Amino acid sequence: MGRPRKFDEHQVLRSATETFWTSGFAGTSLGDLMRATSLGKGSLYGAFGDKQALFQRVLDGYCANVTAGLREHLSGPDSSAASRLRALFDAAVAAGASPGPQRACLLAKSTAELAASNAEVAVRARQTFTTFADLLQAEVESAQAAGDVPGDRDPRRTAHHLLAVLRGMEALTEAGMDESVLRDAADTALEAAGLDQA
Amino acid sequence: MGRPRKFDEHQVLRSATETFWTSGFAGTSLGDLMRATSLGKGSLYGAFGDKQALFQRVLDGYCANVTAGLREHLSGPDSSAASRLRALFDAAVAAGASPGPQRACLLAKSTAELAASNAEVAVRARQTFTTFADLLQAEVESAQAAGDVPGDRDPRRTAHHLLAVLRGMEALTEAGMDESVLRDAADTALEAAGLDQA
DNA sequence: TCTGTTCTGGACCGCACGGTCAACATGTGG
DNA sequence: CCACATGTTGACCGTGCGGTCCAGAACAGA
Repeated sequence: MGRPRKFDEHQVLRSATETFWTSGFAGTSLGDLMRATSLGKGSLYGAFGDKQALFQRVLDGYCANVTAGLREHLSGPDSSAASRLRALFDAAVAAGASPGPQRACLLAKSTAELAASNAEVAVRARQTFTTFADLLQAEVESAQAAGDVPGDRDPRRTAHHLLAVLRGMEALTEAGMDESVLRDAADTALEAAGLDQA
Repeated sequence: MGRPRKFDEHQVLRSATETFWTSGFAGTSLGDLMRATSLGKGSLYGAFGDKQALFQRVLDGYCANVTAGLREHLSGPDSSAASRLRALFDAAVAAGASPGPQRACLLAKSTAELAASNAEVAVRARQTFTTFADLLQAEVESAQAAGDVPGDRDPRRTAHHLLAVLRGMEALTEAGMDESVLRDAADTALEAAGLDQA
C-alpha cells in the first residue's frame, strides 16, 4: 500500500551514473542530480539517502555492470581464449582512438578522486580489480590449455601484467595520447603473454 | 617599488600543491587553500588569480618537478641504463607497497578529474606523458647500445609499453592492490623489454 | 468512501562557497 | 619625509550548497 513511485529506479540510477561520471563526486551537486533525474529532493533522499549513499549505489552498479560485461566477453562466442584476449585489447585501443574529449572509466575516476579518503570506494575498487585479475587469469589458463600460450608462463603473473597494461591504457586514454601509444602497449603486452599477433 | 611580499611564492605553491593533491580540484575550497598557505584571499587572488589559475600553476609545477625528477634519475649515477630502468620499476612497486591510504600521483588524479572538461589540463597531461615516453625510449636505446636489451626490440614501442605499465601500476596502487600484483606487472614488463632480472 | 501509508514537490534552513573591494600597512624613489 | 605603488586584511556580496521537513497527492485495503 501507500502511494506508488512515479519513477523507474534503474532509469534514475542510469541518469545519476551519467552525471557523476561526467563531473565526479565533488563536482556534482544535488541540483545537477535533480535536473538529470527529474526528481525532487524529497524523492531522491527518500529513495537513496544522501549524496554519498547515492554515489555508492551508482559506483556499485557500475562495477557490477563492467564486471559482468567482461565476464560475458571472456565467455563469449569467439572461437578461442587467445582471440578473446586480443579482442579485449583491441577494444581498449579503439576506446582511446575516438576523437574528442575522453571520458575515462568511472571506476578509474572514482578511485583517483576518492579511494584515499573513502574506505568503501577503496574496497569496491580493490575488489573489482581483483575480479578482473581473476577473469584474466582464467582466460590465460584457457589459452594455455588450448596451446595458444606457452606452458611456461605463470598465468597469475601474466594476468597481473595484462591488468596493469589495461589500466595504464585507460590512464593514457584519459590524457588523450595517440592511438599508436595504446597500440604499442597492447601489442607488446599480448606478445609478452605469448600471444602472437594475427 | 611598492610594498614587498611577506610570503615565499615557492612555499605557498608547495602548500597549495599539497592541498589540491589531497582533495582534488573540486574538493578543495578557497578556505582550505587559505588555511594551508596562511594567506588571505586578497593575497591569493592578487598573486595567482582565481582558484582555476592557481591550480594550473600547481599542476604545471608538479609536472615540471616530476619530469625533472625522472630525467635526473635516468641520467643518474647508476651504472647502466638497464639497472636504472629496473630501479624505476622497483620504486613504483615500493610506492604501492607502503601501507595506509595511498595518495596517487597528482597528475593522474588531475587528469582523471579534469582532462575531459579542461583543455589546459589535458594538454599538460598529454605533454608530460609524451615526455615520459621520450625519456623511457632514450633509456631503452641506451640499454640497447650497452647490450642489455636485444637489438631487435623497437625502442619506441618498448617505451610505450613501459609507460602504460607504469601508469597502470599507479592506478592499481590507488586501489590498494597487493604488492605482488605490482611486482608481477613490473617484472613481466621488464622481461618483455628484454631485461633479465638480477 | 474513508483510513492508513507512502511518495512528491518545493519551501526552507544555515552555511560555506568563490570572488570583490576598500581601508590600511609597508615598502621604494625622489 | 613625502608621494606613490604595491601587498595585506578581512568585511562583505550574492549564490548555491547539502540536507530537512511538511503539506498535499496518490494509491491500497477495509
